[in-house]
Amino acid sequence: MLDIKLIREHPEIIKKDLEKRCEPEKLEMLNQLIKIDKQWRQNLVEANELRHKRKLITTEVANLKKQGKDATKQIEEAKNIPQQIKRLESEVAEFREKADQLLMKLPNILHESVPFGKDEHDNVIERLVGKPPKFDFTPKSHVELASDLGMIDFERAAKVAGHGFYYLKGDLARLDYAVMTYTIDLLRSRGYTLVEPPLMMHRKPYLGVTDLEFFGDQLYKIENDDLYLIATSEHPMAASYMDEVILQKELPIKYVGVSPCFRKEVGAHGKYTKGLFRVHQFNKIEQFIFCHPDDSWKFHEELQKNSEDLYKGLGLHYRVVNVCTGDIGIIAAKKYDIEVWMADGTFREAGSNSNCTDYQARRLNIKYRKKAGQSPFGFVHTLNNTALATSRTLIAILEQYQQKDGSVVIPEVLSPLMGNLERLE
RNA sequence: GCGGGGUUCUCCUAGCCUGGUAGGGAGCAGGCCUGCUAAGUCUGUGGUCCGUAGGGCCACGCGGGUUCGAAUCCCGCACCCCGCGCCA
Repeated sequence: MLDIKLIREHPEIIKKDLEKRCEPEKLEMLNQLIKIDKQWRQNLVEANELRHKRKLITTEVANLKKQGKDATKQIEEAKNIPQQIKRLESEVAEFREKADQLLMKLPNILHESVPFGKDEHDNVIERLVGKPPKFDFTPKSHVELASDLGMIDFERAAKVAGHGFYYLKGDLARLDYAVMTYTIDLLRSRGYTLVEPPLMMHRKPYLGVTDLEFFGDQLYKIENDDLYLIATSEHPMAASYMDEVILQKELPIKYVGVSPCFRKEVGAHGKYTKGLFRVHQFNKIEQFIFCHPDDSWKFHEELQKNSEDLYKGLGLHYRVVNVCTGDIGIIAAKKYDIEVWMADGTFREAGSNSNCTDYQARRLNIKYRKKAGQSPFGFVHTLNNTALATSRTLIAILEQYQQKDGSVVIPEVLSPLMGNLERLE
């Protein structure tokens, strides 16, 4: 959420930023918001004047009664005020609701280093790390490899839960755990606290962490309860400090969250949906930081380094892209994606590193104070970065480490975590 | 799931039965005092709106209702504690 005061006082800053996003309807929303906000304030002043009037009369009534005098005249006079207030208040609430809706849809202000572009084709490649493996045979996809090894079963999962689910079996399931352990160990050694969060959340905190589009397209709702299955552990971690004021000396708070993630993936038609790439449920290790506003750009690079060190440790070929203005979404001020190389020669997204600056914190109302006992000083900054999404990492491992005979070599760093197993075969 | 208790401003707490300006303490910030520190003392402390000064409104878990007036009475919901039940 943007600072409404900034919008009032310097709408030109927001306008200039919105123009970069290639979404003219957002500019229209801004203009509408400015108009509605003004109406809201006018109505609010009127409503407050009425409430003030009521207060004066009721105080008079109270005083008269205290003195044992008759207050019938004053009570009669006050009798028609409540309905006037009610009418005005409902107007105020209406304007406020409309303004909030628009405010929640307006995106974060972009960092200057975000490249201009229309969609994901305009993302800028920052660097390419490692080399693609050389095969003297026709490489298989991870679906073929894992199916042939008897370690994955999409058919039975479809029977039981529908498309987009899978059974991981045997050593491939062990590999999933090894990837998680490897990731958690590395991040713990760098000062991140391991968190197992709730896997369901109420609607209100959910609206704070992400944008409304998520509700239709991604989130599973629990019937008859105000609960949604989480799409990533970022969400419960971010929401954990909702409506709180954090003491500055406790910052930064660094978490490594581990959880299954649930996504409906509505509207994924035409996207790459093969095998494990786009599924309704997968395990993911997520990095999350609450920090002082001055430190977020430093930590954005730290998070990036952590992720890249993880991929380098696994010996995987990947590239980093700086996500462009048209593809970045509304929450982040800047975003790096890591894309891993797959056996069909394509790089596909495996993780995403966002500095949300104060945008998410403002939505969630997470502030900090300089010293105990002092008033809140400002909003914290939040950052989140995939450490490793196991399903997509498994794809990369299977496809990049495959052998001519259909077996798969286990990356050196994972082998000790699987009883020194060297191959899936 | 059932029954009881609870949620008050940054923190702790009074007020609720019996409706009438939300009181006290701590912390923090500032002023006074002081050679300095401490003590003492005074003022301030959240959100929001109008604005030059200054003032208004809101905030007692959340949302409704009753009333001239609600922290207080009524209804619904969330969360916490205690007990009972069910359960891996």
